[in-house]
Amino acid sequence: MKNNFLEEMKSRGYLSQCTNFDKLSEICSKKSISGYIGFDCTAKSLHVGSLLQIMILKLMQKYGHRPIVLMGGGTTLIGDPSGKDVTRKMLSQKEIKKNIKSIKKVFSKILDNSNKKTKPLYIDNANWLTKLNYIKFLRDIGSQFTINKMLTFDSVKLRLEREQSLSYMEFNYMILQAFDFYQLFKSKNCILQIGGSDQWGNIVNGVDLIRRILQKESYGLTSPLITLASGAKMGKTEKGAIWLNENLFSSYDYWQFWRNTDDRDVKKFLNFFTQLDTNYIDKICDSEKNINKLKIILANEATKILHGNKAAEKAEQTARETFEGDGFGKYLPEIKISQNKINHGMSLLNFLSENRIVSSKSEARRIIINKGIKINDILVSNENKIIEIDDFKGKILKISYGKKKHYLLKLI
RNA sequence: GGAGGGGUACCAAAGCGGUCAAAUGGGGCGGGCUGUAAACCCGUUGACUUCGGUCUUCGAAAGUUCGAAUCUUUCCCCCUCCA
Repeated sequence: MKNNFLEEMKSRGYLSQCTNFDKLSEICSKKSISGYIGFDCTAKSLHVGSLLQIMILKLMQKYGHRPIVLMGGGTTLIGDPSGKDVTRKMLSQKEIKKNIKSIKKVFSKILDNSNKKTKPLYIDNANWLTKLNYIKFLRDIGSQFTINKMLTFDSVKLRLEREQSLSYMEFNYMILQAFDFYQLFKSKNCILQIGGSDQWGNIVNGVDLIRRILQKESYGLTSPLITLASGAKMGKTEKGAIWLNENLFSSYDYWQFWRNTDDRDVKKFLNFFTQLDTNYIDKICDSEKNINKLKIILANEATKILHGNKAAEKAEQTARETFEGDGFGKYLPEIKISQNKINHGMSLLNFLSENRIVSSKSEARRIIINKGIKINDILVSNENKIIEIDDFKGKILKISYGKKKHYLLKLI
């Protein structure tokens, strides 16, 4: 029974809980199933925190199953209270629609869309949630839930225990999610819901609902919450979130993100975020003494999956040139600047803040005083430095902010 | 509905008439050490500045005062207890 979807889930460490592992495993090895993961549409892009979920969908495809990407266009209107202290601001339907469009791009890059059998299905739960009839819903679905039980769920319990308010709207979230599963089960024969471990309660609710109404068995499984060695939350480092959409976070930065992984997390991440064979990962982690080589493998493999081979290669090459040589990587982020502007004398302070390398002129000033800015690898000591034509080498000038952020100014 | 407690910067939390752009801790950022890691150490953390200062900020608005995060009034929000 090796070589099935659930076995690899397990060996990669993707598996936390399952409602009925043995049974599901049996089904998976016999036939192709459909399974879904719901995604929140609060932002224009998903960030690495959701990447594990996407990897799981990809893994389903590898074993001939069909992933369903459920866009929470409807549930995002409500907001999931799980793991949140405070009610989020409400988004308009229009914003959510825009977010969905943008988020989809990432899926189409990571998932395989060519194989007809495993081609992902994209479904927006706004399709049914926004059309619900309140009274009918209460009678058909609401009657299946008891408040007594709902109050015992962590998402609700924690809020109440911490004496934070939970609106009636949010309280309904779990019922809606259960209803989603029911809908997909009925209409798409989707027998599996996957989610992060914080979704366990919501998932079980769906399984229960399906059993109650349809007397059919469905399955749920969760992936573990990723814990970083540093204790921080995955996906929120340095300058905010590590977005998956390229327009928000470049492939070079993405590569750098993985390259800068904590030593202690490297092996875990190789299993989580690359498609390398688990045995191979074990082998190289044992034999490779230079952990930085492993980080490069991680960065390459992870970047490949999202941005493709070329982008990964470019990023690696750029990193080499930037960090190991004394030149500069020719694919570093470019900022074009007109010759005219330089001729008039462009102050470094203005340049840094205008291009949002730093958030204000004061910050730019501070960072120069703190020895954080270099031009062509030479430390800038004068905070009122004017960038001149002589600073360019040919038509290029490299500006470095700290040790890791570099930009190329290109004269046009 | 009644009684009490509270809302301070990214977060937590002090301040309770001037010396407050606001202690302290965490986080962030920069530097040092290193391996583009961790740990540790140092600096920094409202904006603008001709570096003299100037402007905006302590839930919101109005007021008292030479002077308000600090006092008064009204409003909004949160929490606890009672009903």
